[in-house]
Amino acid sequence: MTKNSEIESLEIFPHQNLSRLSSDFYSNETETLAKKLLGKLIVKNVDGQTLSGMIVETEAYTQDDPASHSFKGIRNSNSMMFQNAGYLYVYTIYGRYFCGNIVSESEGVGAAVLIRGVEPIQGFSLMKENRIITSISKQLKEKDITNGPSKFCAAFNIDKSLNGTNLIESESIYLTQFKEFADSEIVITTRIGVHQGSEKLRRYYVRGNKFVSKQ
DNA sequence: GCCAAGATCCTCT
DNA sequence: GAGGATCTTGGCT
Repeated sequence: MTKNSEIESLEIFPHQNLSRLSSDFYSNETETLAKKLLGKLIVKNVDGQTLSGMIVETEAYTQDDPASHSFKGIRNSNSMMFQNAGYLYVYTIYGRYFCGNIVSESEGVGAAVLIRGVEPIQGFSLMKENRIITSISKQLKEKDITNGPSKFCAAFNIDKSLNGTNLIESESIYLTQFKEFADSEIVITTRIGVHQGSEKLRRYYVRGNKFVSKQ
């Protein structure tokens, strides 16, 4: 069995039986939430098809952090970060890509967790199709489908129209329990692509997982 | 209205 | 591993 067919065989994964994450889970302190999100399943229903993937890489952004969009206060573009925990915050980066975040903390506090890497579980072919449509490159390796924040958004067809989606109530996109990782399986390190606050250890990823953007 | 920066991705070497 | 592409957004005048 090839690696590709292993992934295709997961297309029938019964995600419906997994318990959905509640507001209690999202109201964890931001860095704790970033760590706890590893191993959770993100599910997206689109046109009768289901996409799902296990979160394997995250970064925490809080209001006291100069690298965070919320550092300079509330703006039109970042207002979603100041919502209650459990909302989806989507923003445009470098004019052409999107990044998806899960809002944390209470209303009025600008904090969120960026999803940087996801391991495809269900709907791999559709993810690949979505990536090819939005990418310049037409030859993508398996790991290149979701091993980066904007790659994940493209694969799951997440754009700014989903900014402000309530992940606790929405039927089209939500998170469920899936897998637990021991502390020894989780790597905590510095974030990628940030300049101010770059020394902070606020990036979390699953050791050895190939869908992590940078080991 | 203009300008510079940016939580990225992709190609080339 | 390094550098270019590309365009939205916010800050400033």
